[in-house]
Amino acid sequence: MGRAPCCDKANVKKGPWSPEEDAKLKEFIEKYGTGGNWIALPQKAGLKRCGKSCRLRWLNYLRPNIRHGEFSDAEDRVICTLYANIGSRWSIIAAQLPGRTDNDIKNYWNTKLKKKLMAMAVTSNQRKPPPFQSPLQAIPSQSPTFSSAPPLYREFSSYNYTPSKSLTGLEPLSITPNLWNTNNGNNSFVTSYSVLQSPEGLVSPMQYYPVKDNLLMFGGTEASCSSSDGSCSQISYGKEIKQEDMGALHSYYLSNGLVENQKFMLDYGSNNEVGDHPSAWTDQNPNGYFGNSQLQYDLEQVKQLISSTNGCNNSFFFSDENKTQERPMYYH
DNA sequence: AATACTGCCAACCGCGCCGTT
DNA sequence: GAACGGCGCGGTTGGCAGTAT
Repeated sequence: MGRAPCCDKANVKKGPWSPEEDAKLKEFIEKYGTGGNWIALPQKAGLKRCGKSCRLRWLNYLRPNIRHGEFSDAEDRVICTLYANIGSRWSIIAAQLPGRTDNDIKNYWNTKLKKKLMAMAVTSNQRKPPPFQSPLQAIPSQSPTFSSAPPLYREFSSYNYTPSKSLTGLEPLSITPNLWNTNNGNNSFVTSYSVLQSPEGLVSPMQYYPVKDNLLMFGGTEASCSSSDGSCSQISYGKEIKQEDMGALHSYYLSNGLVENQKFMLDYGSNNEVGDHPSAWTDQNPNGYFGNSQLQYDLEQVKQLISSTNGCNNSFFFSDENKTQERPMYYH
């Protein structure tokens, strides 16, 4: 049975909002609130709009303290950090940036930030990146030297990995620090890692950071998402990773100058308590272990991550002279 | 000056989740 | 437990504006 439409499509106005409609909606909500019912709101407010449209207009444009326009470098860092950890969970990312909407961040990422990072990845590949400056670390050229090689690394190493299907030149990273190290001001650095390859040796159909010509690529064509709601994270196929293995991995990255110190966090991506739905993952992963790890990502870690970016003194991001200026947008 | 191309972003759409009945 | 209704999310689209040819 199909879902009933949320409103009478024939009798609702679509398209850009006029200043008059904005005023009506704003006035009504400021006076009466939403009443917890967006569907009924437009009629009460005298608007020929779908409730969802009203909600969107309010949340993305009319509600107080909305900020449009230029994103600061700090905001860039937060967005990149979180994107690297949790993927395109724009609402969660937006929650960490007061005044920003998920839509704004999504647009900003898709149109500017992603390109900016890719350009920087190219730049950082041309000259050997000093530690703690680039969020996109190059694959270390030498083999890891674990005292006891972690099974995870052996099994998932991308160095000897041969994809079982064509990847159009894009190769997955198996394990990589997925964000630059951030200094939280207390001289403790936070680095997280992602496992980016399935236990079956298949490339994750989810988002991962492919490598092409030794460059980490953001948003490559292989970064398609097969989850039903499109919410991707780095890890589609999980594998249990023991604490001691993580320790070894951390030591490895430490010895290769890829992480600074003290805190090591493994990002299991999705399958967490912030709105994902494990059943969808399970369907896609009949063989692999998934979730239920004590190392699952949770919101507290994100918060910690965010706070750790404050006072970050790395100079990876530069000013973007093309940043957009705030401008009201009305149509008629 | 006209046209084509590109970037940008507000708005739409479909779907999953969740609370209620 | 099933059906329903509403909310929220993320992906996509449409169209304006700016730039290039």
